[in-house]
This record gives sequence, structure tokens and C-alpha cells, in this order.
Amino acid sequence: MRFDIAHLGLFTYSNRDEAGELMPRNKTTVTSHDVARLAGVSQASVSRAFTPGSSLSPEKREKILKAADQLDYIPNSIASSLNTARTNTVALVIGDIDNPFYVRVQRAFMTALQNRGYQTLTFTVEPEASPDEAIRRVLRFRVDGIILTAAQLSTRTASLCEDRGIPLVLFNRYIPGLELPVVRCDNFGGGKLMGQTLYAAGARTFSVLKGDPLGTTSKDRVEGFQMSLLEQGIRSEAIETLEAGSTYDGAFAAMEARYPSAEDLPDAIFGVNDIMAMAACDWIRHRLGKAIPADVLVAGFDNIPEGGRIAYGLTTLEQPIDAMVTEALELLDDELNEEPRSSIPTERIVPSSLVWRDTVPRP
Amino acid sequence: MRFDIAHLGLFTYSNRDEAGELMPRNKTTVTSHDVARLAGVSQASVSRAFTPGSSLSPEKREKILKAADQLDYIPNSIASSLNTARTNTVALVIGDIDNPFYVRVQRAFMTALQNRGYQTLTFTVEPEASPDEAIRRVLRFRVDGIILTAAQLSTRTASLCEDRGIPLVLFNRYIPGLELPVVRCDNFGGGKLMGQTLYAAGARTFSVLKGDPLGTTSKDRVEGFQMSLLEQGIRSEAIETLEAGSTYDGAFAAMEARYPSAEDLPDAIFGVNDIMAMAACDWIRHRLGKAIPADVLVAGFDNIPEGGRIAYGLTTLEQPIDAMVTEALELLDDELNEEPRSSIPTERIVPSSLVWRDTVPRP
DNA sequence: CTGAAAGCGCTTACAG
DNA sequence: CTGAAAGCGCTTACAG
Repeated sequence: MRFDIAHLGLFTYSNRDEAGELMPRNKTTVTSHDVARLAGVSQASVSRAFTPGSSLSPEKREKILKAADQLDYIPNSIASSLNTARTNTVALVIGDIDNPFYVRVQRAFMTALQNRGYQTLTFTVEPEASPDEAIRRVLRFRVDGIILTAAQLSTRTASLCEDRGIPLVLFNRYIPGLELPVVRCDNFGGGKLMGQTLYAAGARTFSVLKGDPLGTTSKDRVEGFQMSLLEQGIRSEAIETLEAGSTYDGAFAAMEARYPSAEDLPDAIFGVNDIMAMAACDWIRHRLGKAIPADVLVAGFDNIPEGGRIAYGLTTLEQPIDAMVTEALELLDDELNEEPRSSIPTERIVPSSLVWRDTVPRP
Repeated sequence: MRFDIAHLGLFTYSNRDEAGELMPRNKTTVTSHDVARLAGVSQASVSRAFTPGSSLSPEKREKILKAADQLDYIPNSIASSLNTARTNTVALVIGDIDNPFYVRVQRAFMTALQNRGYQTLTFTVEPEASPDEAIRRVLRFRVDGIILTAAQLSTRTASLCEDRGIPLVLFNRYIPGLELPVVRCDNFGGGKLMGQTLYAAGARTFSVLKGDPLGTTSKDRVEGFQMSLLEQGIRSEAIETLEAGSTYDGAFAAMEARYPSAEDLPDAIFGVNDIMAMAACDWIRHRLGKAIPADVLVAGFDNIPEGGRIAYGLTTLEQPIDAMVTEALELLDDELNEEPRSSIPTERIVPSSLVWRDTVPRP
């Protein structure tokens, strides 16, 4: 039988009585006072029972926990946040949710954050929308920290966070002029590596599917790619560049516009991310009827599982998500715990490595 | 020049002084009291200025807003939640984040919720983990409502929510024995329709790639499919059923195990969701070297964009995400605003429609 | 170890 | 329309 708590001044009756008539819904919340009364202790002790590390005799804790269980007491973290100025919540602002890579990034963050005792407040920023708006909403909510990925941010908003002591960590993206801690893949180095790889595979004319023109990620990859080819003696006219907007559809459209027929095709196509490379593969195989790698080489960046499937067999550069997420959370932790930030903003750069598959055969 | 707020008793200095020395970081938060002092009004008026619909003279509001802007004041929603017992946050519990369909569902909910002034607290439930645990975490946080998709839930946890007056809406999933509002696709009807379609296309032997055995979604689709075929006179031995776990990899492995060579292939394969159907396509085309639809028919369910790409051209059943999300939010709203819940738990069933593409040609 | 008390930053009757 | 005051449900010095 359920413990009778009527004498505690709470109302408890279920939604419907025996006859099936509607009864007012019980919305009374059980507070620490109720538990205290039932356990015969002070409210402060109840609070202590739910605060790891606070001093409380084992017997008392036991008794309190039992009473709490009896009443289905769940501590109100809103109230506790008001005291501690800690919400145990981290905001994750994601720009490019259409890219499976960022879906995986999101998941990795959520899992890792959960394991560290944080909730995740996810914000997606629609392509047209400004992340500044998102950040302001985030700030009302008093999150403990913010992780920003694939999105722009104004200087003013960044300092808004800084003024409030809310750490901001950039993921795979840096903002020129803002001294913010960053974790990112070595995009420039990856681009270079891909240039060398494609050159070594025999390609002499190239096309690059570029991503978000506002993001540094695409820009760095493209620049690294171009530089390594230039170093090999390729003339810049032999490296074509296509705006493809980071998406499958954007890349598909770009391919359609630039390569309506197979004659114009270059020796190799570098998709600055995997989904764009996959779009190129689809266009080449299914519309142009050409073979990869026999007629054209195609390579991507990210190593999303979709590209590894047998239908694509995409040769690409790996971005080690888990390692990057771990680094990012470490930086966030540093920010959370160190009062004055060290003067040099931290930048952690994770290398990317080549994943050989079918669209560029291993030499 | 920035307004001087030193006399307000706040500390404001930047991180580093002129010499570049570290200074204590300013973590002082500006509160409604600070704004009140600056504007020369009561703290209550400041609160009113930020509460739509509360009575306040336009001039006073103006003055307050100006002062707030000057101080970079952002109201603390934690404090306000403590009063109103409303967090303006909805929890979204998602089970199957590996399925692009649910990624889209998540996005649709986040956008819609955002437009209605809610934050979204997303919880992913890892395959092994229990959603009950997730819900308990959610409850500490005092969310206003919960949307549960692709995950199981115990009766005890459901009543925990009910006791607290926190509405729970099930998305594309119902829990036998629990009277909870539900929005779902007509999975059974869709399954039936697909059975008829494949039969009409000439198929007489079938294989079904089944999803999560614990979920009702897969179960209903399979049952509808089987029933319609039985009605057409197909014997049950001609309808094979494969456990494929709702994922691409699971379906690929199931195909590999059951159809190591092309001889055994049935006339038609029904993937209970699109990614499983896509896995079947990949296996058949790239491993078995057979053609679709010439050698086998393949169909899916969901109509994710990936299946519509030229590489697949998957014939499938559409699940209208936006309509379903809208319905779900309507139900949630009803629950949020109606004190006593209407006695019959609401169930909204959205029909699915056939999307003709290449893997099953239109008759 | 434990309780009484102040306080976190708001909202909202209650009087004017 | 507006202010003083109580209170939301906790945490945390402060004394014992």
C-alpha cells in the first residue's frame, strides 16, 4: 500500500474516481519540506542528502532517502540552480544539421556530456538565421557553457558570453578576430594531403566542391588542397572551384551546371565534405554514366559511415569525432574551473588521416 | 562610451589591463534590481517590462528597456521558472538517432518548438539504455512537457509524469496498456498498401526486413503487409520475415546471411523503413550484381530524402513529418492548457501515401 | 553532524 | 499604473 501523505498537506487523488468521473489533476509537487516532515529532519538535511559530498550521518541519509522514495520526491533542479548559479546544462549550437557528420557530432557531444552529468540544450541554426539570436536565448537560460559548431558568431555576442563568464568553445571552426578556445581538425593539412594524394594518383586537372563560404572549415581545406597542387607544379587554371553549399543537393546542382556532359570532367574531384563527394559520385555514375575511379577520381572529407557503404566506397579523410569531442569538453572544463583564463586562447588541432577505398585506389 | 555602472555596486573590468596582466574575470550578473536602480523604478516594474501583457506605462517600459540595454541585462529564466513553475522547455526523447528519419523528426520538432517559444532539451537513448532513466533526469529539470519517440517506457515512469502534471505525448509509437496521447502514422494501413502494391506489381514471394522488435511501428507495418497479402491469397510460407534491427547495418547483415547468392531472392523485398530498404538495394546491386526492379522489387517506408536520390530511386511510403509534428504539438498544447484531461486518450493517425519511384515501377 | 535563517532573481497578488 | 512584500524550492555559511 502506498504511504498516506494526506496529513502532510498534499493532495493526492488520481485522475478519475471509481465511477470514471473526472477529478482535478494532482499537480502538487513534493518538495524537500515534505520529505523533511516525513523523515522528521530539517529541510536542510534533505537538501544535504541529495548533495553529494555534504556532511550527513549515514543513518539520517538513509531515513531521508527512504522518505523521499515513498513520496516520489525528485529534487527541483531549477531551484538548486538559482542558488548555485549552475544549471549543469551545456548548450550545443549546431549549424549544419543536414550534414550527417554533424548529426554524429551532436550525438557524440550528447553522450559525452550526459556521462559527465550535463544536460544538453541543442539549438539548430537554420541557414538563414543568425546564431547571435540563438546565443541570446541560450544566455537567458543560464547554461554553464556553450559549444558552437558550424555557425557564425558576432564579436558582440561573444563578449556577451565572456562578460557573463559563460565559456564558449568553438568546434571545427574559428572566428578570426575572436580569441576563443577552438578544437578543430587540421583542415588545411588535410586539404594538402588530399592534393598530394590525387596528384600521386595521376590527376592533373581538378575540380573542388566548396562548402559554406562563411565557414573557415571549407576555406582551409580548399586552400590546403590548392597549395599542395601548386607546389607540385599544377597551374591554378587546372584547379577549378565550384560553390556547392556544403549540401548534397547543392553539390548535385553544381555538378549538373558545370558538367552537363562527360567531356568536361576533370581528372579528379575533391568534395570538401563527404556528402558533396557522394553527390558528385551520383552525378557521374548515374547521369553521366561514367565510372569511378576509371574515368574520374573522387574524394571527400569527414569519413561519414554513409560514404563507406558499398554503394560509394568513398576515399576520404577521417575526422576523428570522438577525439575532437573529448578535446572540446576538456577545454570547456578548463574554462569552467579556471577563474582567470590563460592569456593565450587554446587551440587544439587534431590531424586527419587518409581512408583508402574505391573512388581513389591505393597506389 | 559605455555607461558607468560602478556606482551600482557592480564590478566591471575586462580580463586584462593595459599591461596585459590578468585581472579577475567579471562574473557579476546584472539583475532586475540593477536595472531598477538605473531606471529609477521598482524591481517589480522591471519584471513587468519583460513580461508581455503586464500593465506598465509605455514611458516607464521605454525607460526600463533602455537601462536594461545599457547594462546588457538578460532576464534570468531560471528565477522566473521557479515562480511560474514553467520552464518553457520541452524534452524530446529520441531513440533511433541512427535513422535519418528521426534526425528529421528531431529537427522538425526543434524548429516548431522554437517558433512556439520553447527550448528543446534533447535526450538520445542509446540502444542499450532505458528511457526510464532519461525521463527521471528530465523530471528533475521540470520540463513543461515530454515528447517520446522511438523508445520504450515503463508504466511506473509514465505515472511519475502524470503525477507531476507533465504531459507526455508519444510520437509514432504507442504503449499498450498506457493511456497516453499518441500521434502516429497509419503504419498498419501503410503496410497493407505496400502489400497490395507489390502484389499488383506481380510479386508472389516476399521478404520483409523487420525493425526494432520492441517497437509498435515495425510490428504494425509488418502485420498490415502480411494481412493484405494473405487476403490476396498468398500463403504465409511465401512471406519471409528477417530481423534487421531498424538499421542499415542490421539490414545489410540480414541480407548477407539470408541471400548469400541471387538464387534465393524473392520477388519483392519490403524494408520496414527506408534505410533498411537501401541496404537491401546495395546488397542486391553491388554484391549480388542483380538489377532492381528487373530482378527484384524493393520498397521502403518513411520517404527520407536519401532514398529519393538518384542512386536509389526508392519507391516508398511517405510519412508526413511536418503534419505529424504539428499534431503532436497540438496534443501537447491541449495537455498543457486543459486542467483535467479528457477521458479518452487522444490518438491521431496520419495516413501515409505511396511515393512511386524506380525500385517498384508504377504499373 | 545538524538546524535556523538568509538569500538566489525573479513573479504576482495586494494595496494604493 | 506602480511599489512593497511574500514566496517559488532549493543551498550554504553560521552557530552550535
